[in-house]
Amino acid sequence: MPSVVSDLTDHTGYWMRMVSNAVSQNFARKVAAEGVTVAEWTFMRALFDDEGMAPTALADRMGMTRGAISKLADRLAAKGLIRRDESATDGRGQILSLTPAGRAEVPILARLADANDLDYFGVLSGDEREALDRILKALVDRRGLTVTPAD
Amino acid sequence: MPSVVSDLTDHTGYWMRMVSNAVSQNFARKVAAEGVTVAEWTFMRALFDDEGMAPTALADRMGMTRGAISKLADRLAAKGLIRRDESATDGRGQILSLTPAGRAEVPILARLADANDLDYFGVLSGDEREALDRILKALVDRRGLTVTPAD
DNA sequence: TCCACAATGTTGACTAGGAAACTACACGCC
DNA sequence: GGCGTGTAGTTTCCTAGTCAACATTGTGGA
Repeated sequence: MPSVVSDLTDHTGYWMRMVSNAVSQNFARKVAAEGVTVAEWTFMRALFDDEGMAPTALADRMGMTRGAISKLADRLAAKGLIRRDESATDGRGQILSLTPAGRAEVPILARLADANDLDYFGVLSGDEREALDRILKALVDRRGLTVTPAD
Repeated sequence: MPSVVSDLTDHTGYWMRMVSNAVSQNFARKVAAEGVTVAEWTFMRALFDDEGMAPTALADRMGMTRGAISKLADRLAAKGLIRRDESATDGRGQILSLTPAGRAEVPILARLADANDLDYFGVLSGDEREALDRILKALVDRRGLTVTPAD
């Protein structure tokens, strides 16, 4: 009679988490050398494209609570990487934007992200890599995932 | 002139983290209904196969520090799910094992893990799923990854 | 034999994030 | 216009980790 408890390694999620954690930790180590966390990088990268974003919108995009974004913004502002301005149209709202220093940091971090991806997935053949991308995007699409991963 | 900053979505790691986080959060929600965290589940699952493991070995396998394992063991022992016995051969060492209650909980949680995997990856075709498994295992193999993901 | 060094598990200080209460402002509706 | 309800961001308390210092125990050479 077979065990009633399935083997962990039967699960796709097990292998995916193993790889994903390794990639993520590797990247965290790299950006830490620039004095930045992965969440901070994701925050800055979002502002790089969408200057003037509101904290709540960022919270939705990053899949974090508004409280977490509030504290993250504190840290980034303390480092001089972002600005928090009051909204001209809403007395409650804020306008988040990168400082020149913050904007200058983004390309540096982006290069680290490029290198990390190459580093990790470079052991795959072109075909394997294409198939992996295609399947992951299909999953995101079919499940309607939208949150930019921040860890 | 193109932007010097690559698009996040050019990275395989971006899509993988997005999917992996969604799977993991979904599972965390399910096991929370059983009053257990994912780290606790991973801990118990390891003991289910390797009764009598030492905390340091578990820390290595789960990719956590010994301090984290020490506290995790405190919580599991307080819930009556594991036992901590002194090693007979080493005055410093411990022998971790599941209590009957803990052992009984494992199959229940294993079924949740099965359901979660099916739930998430069920949107893929058989071919897609096979290809994904094959590529992830190739990555783990070629990169020599060994840590059982615990979050 | 004994002593320097390594390894075991624990602890305290710290960090990042979640949940929920809170303050301040906006807005629709009477 | 004023009030009830909703929304934006902040704050407090809590949880679960890391890191590094620590006490204790084991071990291999001189």
